[in-house]
Amino acid sequence: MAIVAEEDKAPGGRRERILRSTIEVIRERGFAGTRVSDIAERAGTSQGLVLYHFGSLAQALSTSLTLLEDEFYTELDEELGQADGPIDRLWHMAELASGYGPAVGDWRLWLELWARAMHDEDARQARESLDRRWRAALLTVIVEGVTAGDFVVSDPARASLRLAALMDGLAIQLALEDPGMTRATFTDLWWEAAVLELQISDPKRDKPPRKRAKTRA
Amino acid sequence: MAIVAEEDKAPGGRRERILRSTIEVIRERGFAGTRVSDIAERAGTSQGLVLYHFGSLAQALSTSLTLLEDEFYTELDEELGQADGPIDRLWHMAELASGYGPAVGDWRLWLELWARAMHDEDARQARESLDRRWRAALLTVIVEGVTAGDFVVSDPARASLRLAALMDGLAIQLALEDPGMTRATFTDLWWEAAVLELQISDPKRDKPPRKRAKTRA
DNA sequence: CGTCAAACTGAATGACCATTCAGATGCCGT
DNA sequence: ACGGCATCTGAATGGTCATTCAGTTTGACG
Repeated sequence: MAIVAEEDKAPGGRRERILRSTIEVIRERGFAGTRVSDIAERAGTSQGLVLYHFGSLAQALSTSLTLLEDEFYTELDEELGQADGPIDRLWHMAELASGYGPAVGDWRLWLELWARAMHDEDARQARESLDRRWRAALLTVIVEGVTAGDFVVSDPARASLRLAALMDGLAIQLALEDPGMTRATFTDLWWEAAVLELQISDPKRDKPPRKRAKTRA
Repeated sequence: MAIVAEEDKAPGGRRERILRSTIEVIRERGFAGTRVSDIAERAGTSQGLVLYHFGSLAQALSTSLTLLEDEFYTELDEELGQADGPIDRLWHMAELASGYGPAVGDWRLWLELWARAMHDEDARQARESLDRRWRAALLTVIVEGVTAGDFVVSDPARASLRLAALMDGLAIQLALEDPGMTRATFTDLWWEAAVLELQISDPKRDKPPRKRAKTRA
């Protein structure tokens, strides 16, 4: 049988493949609904192997969170590296959050993580670290903008906290497919708030054009 | 034995007592961690009775959501009835959301509900209905304020959507006990945003004094 | 080739839990 | 007091998993 060809697609060997599958299953079925057999099936291996590599389901889950963090950080750095100037960078963050890339705007996973963080220590740490990083990035952009004269804010820390929170709140609607909330509305509402909060004024750069929209599987 | 005295505390009979216990257990252990035995123990009954009344664990969980909705609505109506004038009412909503009453600001439960809403139809409906109601209340207050001349907004619907989302976002930090987020910071940050968004100006009523702070069990 | 360890498999094993059930117990109308 | 119904109990029952394990395959290296 030629089922083997399947795994060539993902580099990094079986172990990493299992972790990726784990994340996918969590995204679809939630932490609570994730079985060892789901992971194994998705990864095209046996249940035994999952346990062989990670010792327990709990370990597999929490190890997959680490991979998630890596991807998040990578995506964030890469994407922000491309944008130039605070306004453009800020806009880029809005796009990322709206689901542009595979990791940052993966809000269904985020909701799962928040809920799990209340009862699981590893999840708690993962989400706190992720969140801190994201807010730090936002704060950095804001401070840059203030320095460059693009933004006017009295308290950048408060502003970034609020803008980050607004994203999370809007994201809930996005993740839960609330009628009336789309990626477009998301960026739209958020950007308007950002303009207000940061007193962005330059009209021609007020709202950068949307880049190519790549949808995720 | 005089264990019976215990249940006099809660009116409404065993059935309702079980529902209340269910909510408590969900709040503490999450949907995923809630066992029939937990509910029975908490309610001071047998597992059999829980199933006798609700047929299945799933039914017990989703029936308890209905009770939750009732309490939410009641609390909302009662509290908003007390406040007079849009600004006061708005402030009252902030207080409610910060955890003032037992139901509305019960964010740990909210996080659970959001996560469950992605995989369970009853939860989906409950949270949508709850959310709609809350946002409608907010919109009403805003429109009242605009009419009364207390607020100035171009698009009340957008404003209420954004202010509601901001609450949710801030609430996540509150529920997850993020360092630096307290009830006080919550209301503070939110009110500042509201002032900005609604152009609240009357300085002497800019920020009503905090009412008695009642903590929940 | 042959050896050895790591990677891997699939069939037990056993724990945990929702659900079922056979039978108490209380209660209400008569 | 008594039949009958709703309420209630605690001990089975059975299904669904995570985990274990005895053994097979693979691949690196002599």
